[in-house]
Amino acid sequence: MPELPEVETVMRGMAAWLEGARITRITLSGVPLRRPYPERFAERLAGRQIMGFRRRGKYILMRLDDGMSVIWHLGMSGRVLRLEGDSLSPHLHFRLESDKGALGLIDPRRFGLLDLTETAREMDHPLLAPLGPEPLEKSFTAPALAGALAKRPGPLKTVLLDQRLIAGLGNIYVSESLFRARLHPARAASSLSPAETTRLTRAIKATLREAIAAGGTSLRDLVHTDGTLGYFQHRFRVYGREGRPCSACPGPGCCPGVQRVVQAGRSTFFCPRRQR
DNA sequence: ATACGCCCCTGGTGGC
DNA sequence: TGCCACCAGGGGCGTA
Repeated sequence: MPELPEVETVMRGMAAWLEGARITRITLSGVPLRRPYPERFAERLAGRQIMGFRRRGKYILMRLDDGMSVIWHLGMSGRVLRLEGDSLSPHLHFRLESDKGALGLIDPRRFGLLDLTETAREMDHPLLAPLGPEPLEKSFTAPALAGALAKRPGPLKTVLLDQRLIAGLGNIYVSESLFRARLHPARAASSLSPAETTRLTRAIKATLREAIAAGGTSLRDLVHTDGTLGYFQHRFRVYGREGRPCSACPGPGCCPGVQRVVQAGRSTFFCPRRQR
């Protein structure tokens, strides 16, 4: 599920619902996620009030009233859902009950994580400190991106997945952004002209904004805390569309269709005619 | 410092 | 129907 637009969507859903809520009880499944929970995690959260939410890259930060923040990462298959009654999923690993209702983290593959950190030093946390700029902030400009890409001889696709360069892009949105920027995924990141870097910067921002407006992407999973679906998957131009005509082509026979290649072990989708 | 393979884990899908 | 290989939106770690 979770690249930047999905995490943003989940975070907004949690914020609209749980800001100001008082945590009454925490229940853990006992099975660890990617890393063990912090010491006495459940006890430290019980009784706390939830003050606010923010997002950094693919992380959600939930600020509490005692100077601590809970760090959420959804991994590959993590979902955050409003729980009704005693709903038991075999993959419900974290259950938060509050005076505004109950919420659960469901994560079959357990690549997600939860951690606790001091709010004042959130950004110094070892998981957050290395993150690159937020692509939707004004400070994320073409010159800034050019500076980051200049040092990287690797292929664009792989380099853009590095969270230290830009925080929040994943496999879907890199393919979609490169299509939009008309850049070939195998191009050396350091080879872009200033005009191409400008195209790429705009493409990344536009792609992410559109996806957030669509409520993110729902492939196999629900995205929203209320159980509704994002619909950006219907707007994919290349992702998962191998062999189908490229959406920018005027008609049949214009291009050989969307191709799939594997880079650094992960699928990349692109149109070989449009992207150079 | 960087780049790559491998690992973590479960579930869905399609071929035989 | 069963079995199996392969694939999946994440990242970390060890090794060159």
